[in-house]
Amino acid sequence: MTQREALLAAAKKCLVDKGYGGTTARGLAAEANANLGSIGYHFGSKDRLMNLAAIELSSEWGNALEQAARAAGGATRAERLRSLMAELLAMIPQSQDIQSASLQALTQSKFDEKLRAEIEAGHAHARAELAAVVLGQPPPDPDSPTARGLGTLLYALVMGLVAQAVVEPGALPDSDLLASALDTLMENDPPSAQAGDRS
Amino acid sequence: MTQREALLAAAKKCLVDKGYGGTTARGLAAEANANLGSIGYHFGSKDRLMNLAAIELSSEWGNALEQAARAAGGATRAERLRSLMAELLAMIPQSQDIQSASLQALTQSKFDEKLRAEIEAGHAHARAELAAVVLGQPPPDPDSPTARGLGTLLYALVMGLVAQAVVEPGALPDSDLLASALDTLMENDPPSAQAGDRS
DNA sequence: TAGCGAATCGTACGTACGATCAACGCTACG
DNA sequence: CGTAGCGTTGATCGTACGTACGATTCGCTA
Repeated sequence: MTQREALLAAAKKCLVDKGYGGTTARGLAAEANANLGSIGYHFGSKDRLMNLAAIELSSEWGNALEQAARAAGGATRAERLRSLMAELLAMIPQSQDIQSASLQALTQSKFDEKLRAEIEAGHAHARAELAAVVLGQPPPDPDSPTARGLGTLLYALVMGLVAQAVVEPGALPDSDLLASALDTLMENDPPSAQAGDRS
Repeated sequence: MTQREALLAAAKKCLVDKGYGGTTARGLAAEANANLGSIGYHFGSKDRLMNLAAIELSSEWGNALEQAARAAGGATRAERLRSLMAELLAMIPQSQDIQSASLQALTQSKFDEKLRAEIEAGHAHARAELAAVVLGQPPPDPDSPTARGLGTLLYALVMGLVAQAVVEPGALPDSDLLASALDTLMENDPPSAQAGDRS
């Protein structure tokens, strides 16, 4: 492995283990068994290396999400939505590291335009993909009302579940409970009492 | 204003403007017109000050969310859900600062247990409140299936919309578009084509 | 008004940081 | 065999950091 690769891998590991602020150039070099000066040679600066690592981790998270989304299926929209949620709930606990790193990237994007642009592109892609899965159609244009409405709604669900899972990894509901909550939202109007209560 | 108050206010401002990592003890003292040594005297350390500021900003965001949620109303669940979404979409652009700060707090919570516990408590409260609003009932126990199912679902929606708004402040759909997306999800089964398309 | 504790102040210390640079292999190619 | 170029090395630069400390001032009480 070249020092460049090792440094990038170390940056990803440190981003997960120590966070953006807790990572130092010397810590990266040590983790990568690389020379301190190599950071400047290969990446220009420590910040640029960290931002690149954040972008790549966000991209990995996007791929994991896309894979989960494409595994979902069903004959009706409601079934596909439920299947999507089940796939998500199965996937989220397995990729907590890249999720927390992606959230760090999201917050850092406020202070780095390149990072922001990359993440924005990833979001747009995710919105279109998620809308496509639920509608059972090919992905719409990212600027279409479908992507901006339904896509934003679905992606909000995904990111919101991830955000809660990062704080409380064990607190996500199981697939059945989430499905019954979806039913509760979709049912018409029983003026009180929730449908999905169990045990 | 005492130096303690000034420092805490400065920490909130710096958290928003420069981020967790970009804030220095000297920058805080300068922003607060306070003495550098006062940080240690009043808060123990710069990190403890920053964590306290993050907790308070998260709490402010929780209050803003609660206020918006309680402003929602309607005769049926579907109406209350739609009203809630409309209130959220109106509130989100007005409190972007505390939202981005809260997201920073969320990511930092992985590295500070006290911060994590505070945020977890805030999430639990929000889940119960949101479920209560949509069901038109008093808030359920935070551990109830209602809060863990419907509450998690609704809070995921909220956090997901916020996450997208932080990256692209102008990209949130308007209330009508989001409502039609909700309709799309709730309708039964037209095997293709989306209901809510417009212009 | 003397005394006391809390708050504020200025400063200095030691450390760790990110960046830089000349020197040095190593490899590939002429 | 030479040499040109890329990657690597270790050392060093200047700086900015967070914290600690003693001196000083403020506000209150007796």
